[in-house]
Amino acid sequence: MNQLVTKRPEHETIYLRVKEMILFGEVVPGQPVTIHGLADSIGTGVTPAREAIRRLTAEGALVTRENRRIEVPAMTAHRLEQIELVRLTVEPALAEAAAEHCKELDINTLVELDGLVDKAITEGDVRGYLEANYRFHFHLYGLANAHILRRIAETLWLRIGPSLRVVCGRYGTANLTDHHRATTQALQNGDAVATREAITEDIRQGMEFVRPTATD
Amino acid sequence: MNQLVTKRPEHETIYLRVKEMILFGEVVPGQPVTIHGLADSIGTGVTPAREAIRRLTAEGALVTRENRRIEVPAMTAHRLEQIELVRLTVEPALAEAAAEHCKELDINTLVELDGLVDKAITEGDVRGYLEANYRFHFHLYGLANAHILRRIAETLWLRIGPSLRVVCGRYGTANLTDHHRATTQALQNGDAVATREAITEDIRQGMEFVRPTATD
DNA sequence: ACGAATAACTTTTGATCAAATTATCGAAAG
DNA sequence: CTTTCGATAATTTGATCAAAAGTTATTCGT
Repeated sequence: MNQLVTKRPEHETIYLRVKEMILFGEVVPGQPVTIHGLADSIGTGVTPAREAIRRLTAEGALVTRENRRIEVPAMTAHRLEQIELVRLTVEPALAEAAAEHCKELDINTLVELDGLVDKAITEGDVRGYLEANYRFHFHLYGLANAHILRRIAETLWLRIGPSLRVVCGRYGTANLTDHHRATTQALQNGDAVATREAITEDIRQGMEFVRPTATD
Repeated sequence: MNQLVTKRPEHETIYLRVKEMILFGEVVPGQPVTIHGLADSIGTGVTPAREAIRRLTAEGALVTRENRRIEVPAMTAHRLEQIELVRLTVEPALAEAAAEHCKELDINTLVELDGLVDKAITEGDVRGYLEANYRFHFHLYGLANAHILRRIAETLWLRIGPSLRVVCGRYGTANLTDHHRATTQALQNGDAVATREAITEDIRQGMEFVRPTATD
């Protein structure tokens, strides 16, 4: 009767929900995450909540302290440096591969998503900005048909999500800029190398933006 | 009474055990992994087994098919290409950073581990080779003090572990070569760049060795 | 007032069970 | 001989509970 309601298992639903919370700024670095708290807030048992948490810790989105307590990790300059190194390898490669398979329809979608990004920026809508920005990048990366690289990129985004939230809250969305226009323009021209370079610059700028939140 | 036996939770023990099985060639690509089978073979309940499996799937060491069945993923040329790209970014960086912090004692340990590698090769001991080779690399990487890069490198090794086993079984250990001597030599000289290059060549050669197992 | 010891509370952990989902096997029909 | 259908078996999934581990508050003696 209710096939429409739950097609995926509960632990996957919880995983996706927490992933959104982390990516879109609903959690803050250092925030504790309890198994019961999660289960209660979603209204489910603790078993699927535990599975979701294990997945997220394996991805580096959460960390377990030596007390077995789980929390959202804080950002440090050292961690940021490592993340930037891998992002600058993985995401430009994804962008370049995406350009090879990019269809007219995809470009339209990306332009539309970029519009949502700009709209959120002018409206000062932090959550809207984070979500639209994520969707822009990962719609592009999805075109690359490179599952492993995409997965790695996602774990890196999960690591910087909470910090992005902090910096947006601190300085607002007004100072946010990106290279999305250059990206879609390059795609339109069928220029894979230019696409790669636009994304490279976008990452550089984004990481620079996050840097002030790094402690240490 | 038995505080010495179990200091870590059961699900972590299972995770480490399966990780070893994957890294050291006790499983084969395409092999199914059941929750009950794991729990029974370790002699524990299914709950911690599930948590361990979720962690490993999150790391890409296992995959869940659409049937919810879990298995060891097979290697393809396309996957190998992605893995090589990231390995060539992450592991040389780890090696270079490691060289900066490397002490005399560490070099001795690495030379010793390299001896185990050579011994396993001459004896045709596949399992011994895989373990010693892993320990050589990750003792080096551990010196880098770059937790995120190390974690990423581990997930990549988990992805190629089963294929390495296949290729070793197919061609034996006789054709195995490495650049460990060049690595320890560079460390002895305090030459970080040479260390990076030695590891880079080691990775290149290793990936070339695995290539024949890729399907597609 | 201060610090250690105890108690009360919270959280994690692992086992177990019932329900749901999926695979497997054999028989019957074409 | 192949396909389809149905029953049986195997597996995953989610809830629940008791025990272990950890945290916080309180008591007690000095």
